Amino acid sequence: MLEQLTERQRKVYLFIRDLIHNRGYGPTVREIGEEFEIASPNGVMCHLRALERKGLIRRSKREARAIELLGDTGPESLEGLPLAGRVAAGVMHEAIEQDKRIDFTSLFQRPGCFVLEISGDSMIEAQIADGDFAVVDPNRKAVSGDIVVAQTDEGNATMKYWFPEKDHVRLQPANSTMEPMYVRDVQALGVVVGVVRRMS
Amino acid sequence: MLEQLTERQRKVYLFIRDLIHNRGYGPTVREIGEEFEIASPNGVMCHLRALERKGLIRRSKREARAIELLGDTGPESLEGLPLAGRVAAGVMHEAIEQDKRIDFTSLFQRPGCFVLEISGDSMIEAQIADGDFAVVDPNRKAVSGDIVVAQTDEGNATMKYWFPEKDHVRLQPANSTMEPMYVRDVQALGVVVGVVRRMS
DNA sequence: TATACTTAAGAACAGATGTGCGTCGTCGTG
DNA sequence: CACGACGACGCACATCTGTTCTTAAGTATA
Repeated sequence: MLEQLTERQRKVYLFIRDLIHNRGYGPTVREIGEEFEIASPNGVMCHLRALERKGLIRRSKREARAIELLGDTGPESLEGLPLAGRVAAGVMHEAIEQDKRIDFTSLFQRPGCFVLEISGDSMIEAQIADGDFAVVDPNRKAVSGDIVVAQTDEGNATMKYWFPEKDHVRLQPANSTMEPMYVRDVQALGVVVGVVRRMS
Repeated sequence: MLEQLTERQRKVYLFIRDLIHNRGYGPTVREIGEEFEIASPNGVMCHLRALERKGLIRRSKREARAIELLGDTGPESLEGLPLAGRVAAGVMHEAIEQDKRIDFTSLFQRPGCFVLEISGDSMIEAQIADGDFAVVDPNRKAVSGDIVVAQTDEGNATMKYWFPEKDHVRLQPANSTMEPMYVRDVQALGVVVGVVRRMS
């Protein structure tokens, strides 16, 4: 991504990036000029425009230090947990391979996602138990068979299987002792994309 | 560290923190005022002074958005997903409270922990399904009833309930169609402390 | 009850800041 | 040579922004 930049633009970008990471907030136009001995603010503007045009940064108009880094996953750190392998079928690896890692947070970190704590056993047969945390993606259209968080017009929210039928929606619990709900005015607040359980 | 803050100060701090981490740059004094409906910039200054005095932030004088977060170990600590509330029992909160967050990675980040991918349905009645990820803590002594990853002397690893009995251990699957194993030479590689499932 | 702290309004000001206009020089390309 | 890019200067302007001062209500503390 940085290849299409000129050398000067690259250095400016790296300067901004380092400042944001190390100092916590970005530079002003004139601060950049000071660093690179560019006397005119407009000289810097030229670079910022180029960086924005090439998709490396985003800026808010007329706002101080409002430089947002795009496509920047932050300082590389070994986050997550080591992924050891598969169990119950094969042989354990003697040593845990440290190079394969899994980061649960980034696994679910999509814009808008949020977490709900599950209450009750209505989804028990879908392996979602009381006390589990469900990751919900509100930016996703529910399709038939999805597990969704649905909200009826009374304001009650509930987690069920989502089955649109004719002029209503069947909200089916994953619990054979419970009956499905048939509702007309209902919306899916989001689709359940993950489940996290903490034991101990 | 946040205990010595008033409720108002805490919320202001969290607002700043979230903005820096999600948007990439911090707010101006008046932006904070807008968020909390504080009409006067000085009302906000008051909070910023308090936060600086209590050591949560550092500011550069007379510089826009020059708020530096202190005692913040970087993006990893502020990652996580907003925790919205409980579902299936009550009413959804209209707005998701941004200040309550849950970070799955740090939730399980204990020294030595590792992750295994589950294969098979032997623990299905414990709501652990094929393809799930199990977080295993090897530094924890298994007690009767724990779900453990057990390794027999042949080198096979398997996930089962752990029931020590007399001169052997009963390894009980959570699947009524399967039979328990009775083994003598077995050790628990670790106790399952978490389960993570990714759907979609 | 008196004191201190927190929270906030309103007004005013100096300086910081982003932005636009015009101009200029250099370099590589056709 | 002309042309377009990149890089930069200088200037000017409108806001944005931090800051300070004064006042004041509410709350907790001693």
